[in-house]
Amino acid sequence: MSTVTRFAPSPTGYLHIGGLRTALFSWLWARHNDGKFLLRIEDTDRARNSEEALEAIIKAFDWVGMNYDGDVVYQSKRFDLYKQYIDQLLEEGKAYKCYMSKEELDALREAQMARGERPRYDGRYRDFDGTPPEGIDPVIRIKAPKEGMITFVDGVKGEINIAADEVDDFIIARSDGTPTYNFVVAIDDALMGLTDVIRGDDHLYNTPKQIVVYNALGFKLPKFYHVAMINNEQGKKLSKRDGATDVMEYKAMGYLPEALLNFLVRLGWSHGDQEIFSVEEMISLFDPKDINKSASSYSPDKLLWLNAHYIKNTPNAKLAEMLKDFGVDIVEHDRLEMLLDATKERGKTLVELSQQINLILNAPSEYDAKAVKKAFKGDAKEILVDFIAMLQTWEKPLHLPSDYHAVLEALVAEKEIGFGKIGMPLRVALVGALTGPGVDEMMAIIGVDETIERIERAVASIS
RNA sequence: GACCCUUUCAUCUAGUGGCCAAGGAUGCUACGUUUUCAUCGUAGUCACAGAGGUUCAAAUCCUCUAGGGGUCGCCA
Repeated sequence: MSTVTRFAPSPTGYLHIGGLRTALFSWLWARHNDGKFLLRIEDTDRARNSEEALEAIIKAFDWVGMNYDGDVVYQSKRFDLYKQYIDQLLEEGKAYKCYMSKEELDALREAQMARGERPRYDGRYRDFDGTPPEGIDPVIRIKAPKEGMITFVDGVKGEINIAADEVDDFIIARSDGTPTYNFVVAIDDALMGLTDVIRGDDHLYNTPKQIVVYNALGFKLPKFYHVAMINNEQGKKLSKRDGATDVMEYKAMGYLPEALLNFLVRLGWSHGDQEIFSVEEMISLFDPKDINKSASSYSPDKLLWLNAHYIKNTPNAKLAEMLKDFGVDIVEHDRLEMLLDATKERGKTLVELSQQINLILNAPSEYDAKAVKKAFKGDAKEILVDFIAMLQTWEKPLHLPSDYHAVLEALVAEKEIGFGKIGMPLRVALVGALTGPGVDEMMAIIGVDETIERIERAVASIS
């Protein structure tokens, strides 16, 4: 039987980073087994902006290169189907109508809490055959086993045992007739042919409830894998306060999708000591048995490191294309290769990379004060003037960094000075700061005319 | 409060009774390379939550304690 996994978000408007990880695990496992990865929208409560939410999810999937099989399933469009199963259970006596009011329910819960018990429905209408109270639309409850254990083997956590009396006769249909989450999830997972359900471990307690449904309907159980949560650096639940939780924010911050995937796949999963995984490797190596039991903390340092790694290893043409989104269009630049080779090791994100590029491409509008103090002193002005003269009278072609290097060498030889004497002021003249790529490279990128212009401007600024 | 899950360096993790005086990666600190910065290289830093057992031998098995997380809805 081929593997079928799914991602089943409720429509919240954007794809959460933790959601992406469980989706990734499911997707990898499906692809690993040449199976199917399905998408379902859990919108039973109301058809709240489901289309919009789906769009956001697909957008994020597209960005990271994930895809799903078949049609998207909307639970809100399957109410008739669920209704049939509710009727079936009612007929078979496996479910029943409960006429308890919300007020009564609240009172019951309160009393149980006061006694130090876990709040649950007491089953008072389970075997009710009297006259139902007037004026109350009943809910439908399923008959959960009253004794024994509900046991299942979780692929991540191992055997899970929950006493049956911890699971009450929960509601499968509201008083308005609409079905509830745990009921429809079990039905859909079964009907959609799920073999492996990989989800967050906040669903761990839902699993016994869903098993009750599976059993009542005679469905075969899939394998369950409950993946521990991603916490923030303080070990608390990840929230918007902790920075980006929306996957698409990572795109805006200049992260590469392969870096984000690589980061997420290593959060709660490992393959020996390996850190770098291409998507192909993830697919071939992923196995849910290697998923970690414990929660992990989100720490951005490693993501940054991975991003730097992937930027360094991305072809320049592709980088140039991506940089368009960051206000840098160098696709047509005739020194594209040189420019990116010089800068890609200096930017950990596309945002930083674009800044690096702008620094070279645009003449400095101001000079860093500290740099000026350090570089524009002594005979710096004179040396720069001499350098201009040399560039202007240089007879060999000036194209490659090595060509410019030859000029510099000639200068330091003639003047009997160290490289730093010309290097520092030249660097400040070119980009206004004391950091950045080699001056040879920068001059080759901007060309001799622009180089001379920038130096002249610097010379003029030195009093 | 009840129930469930969980606990190896600051962080992500390797580890399934002897190969572990615990390995890798990130971070951090040095040093080297570089005319600068970055990259890169080398080295250093740092952990088995605690207490009892079982065993010739425990990070690994058992018990308890403590910490963290989750769940207790006519939400999903």
